[in-house]
Amino acid sequence: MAHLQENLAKVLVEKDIRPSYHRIRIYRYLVENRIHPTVEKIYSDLQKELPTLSKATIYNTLKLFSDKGLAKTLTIEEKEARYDVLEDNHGHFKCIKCGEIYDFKIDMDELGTGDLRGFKICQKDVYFKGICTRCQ
Amino acid sequence: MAHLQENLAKVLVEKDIRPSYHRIRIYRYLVENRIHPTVEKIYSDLQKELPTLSKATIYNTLKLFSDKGLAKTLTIEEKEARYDVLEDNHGHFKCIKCGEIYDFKIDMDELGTGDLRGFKICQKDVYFKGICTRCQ
DNA sequence: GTTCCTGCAAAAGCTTTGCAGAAGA
DNA sequence: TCTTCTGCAAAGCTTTTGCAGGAAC
Repeated sequence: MAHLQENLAKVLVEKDIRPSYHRIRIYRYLVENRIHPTVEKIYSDLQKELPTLSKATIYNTLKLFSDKGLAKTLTIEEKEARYDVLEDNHGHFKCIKCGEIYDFKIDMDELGTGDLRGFKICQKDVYFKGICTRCQ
Repeated sequence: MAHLQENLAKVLVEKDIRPSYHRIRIYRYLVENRIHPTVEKIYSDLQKELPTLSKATIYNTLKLFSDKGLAKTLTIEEKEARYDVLEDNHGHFKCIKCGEIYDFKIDMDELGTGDLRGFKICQKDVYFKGICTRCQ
């Protein structure tokens, strides 16, 4: 376990983020829970082990991760932001019945850039909405 | 002009939306201003001609349009919702410098649905972020 | 000692809702 | 008359910010 934390700390340092304990734990939570959690979810789950953790810290930390390119803010959900650790390109599918968000493989490079000549593209997101197999 | 309003009213009726004057005007605004406006923008622009218009009405109307499939809520922007009249598939590119949102052509059907077998897909969105030609 | 991190509380901003009056059928 | 629409104000939520104490370097 100590090992794990050290490895996570290394990743943070590589991204120019000082590896405080809370930051490591929040990052670890994202890595171990690939569920595109909301701030609320992260807060309620982590608070069991870190009773003093505050939401403001989570917001600040996620913003930091996002700025440093360690995590990504999903905007598929209109109300609350959701977070994702950065990884191989994949799309997000949101079930409009159960609200669950699924990852799916997609080759972003395959996406034609159409008439965007001269535009510098830094980030590509693909969001699908519909009904998942379980809800049909 | 009266003609235009009548045609717009017809579209509303087709979508099962009672064509009140304010609704027609808001719809007309969306059709004539393909700029993915925020509620704030719609409000400040329309208020010049409709001094009594309230933001609550705009919110309610856009929600109604969205439910009835007449308009779409874009979630590329984290802070405020933006709106778009429904149209041929196109992607949205947001410039991270100037904040402008551009449409670009993209063939959504070309998008592989990867490992989403059994999922019913109702809506596809493609969001790119980067720097537009003007800002480079 | 200086900088950075954290928690708390307050503030800010977007969106929704309740209600009463007005408009429309 | 009855239903629907609208404006106002208040409430609800998510997110940000100011500040002070504490930790890390």
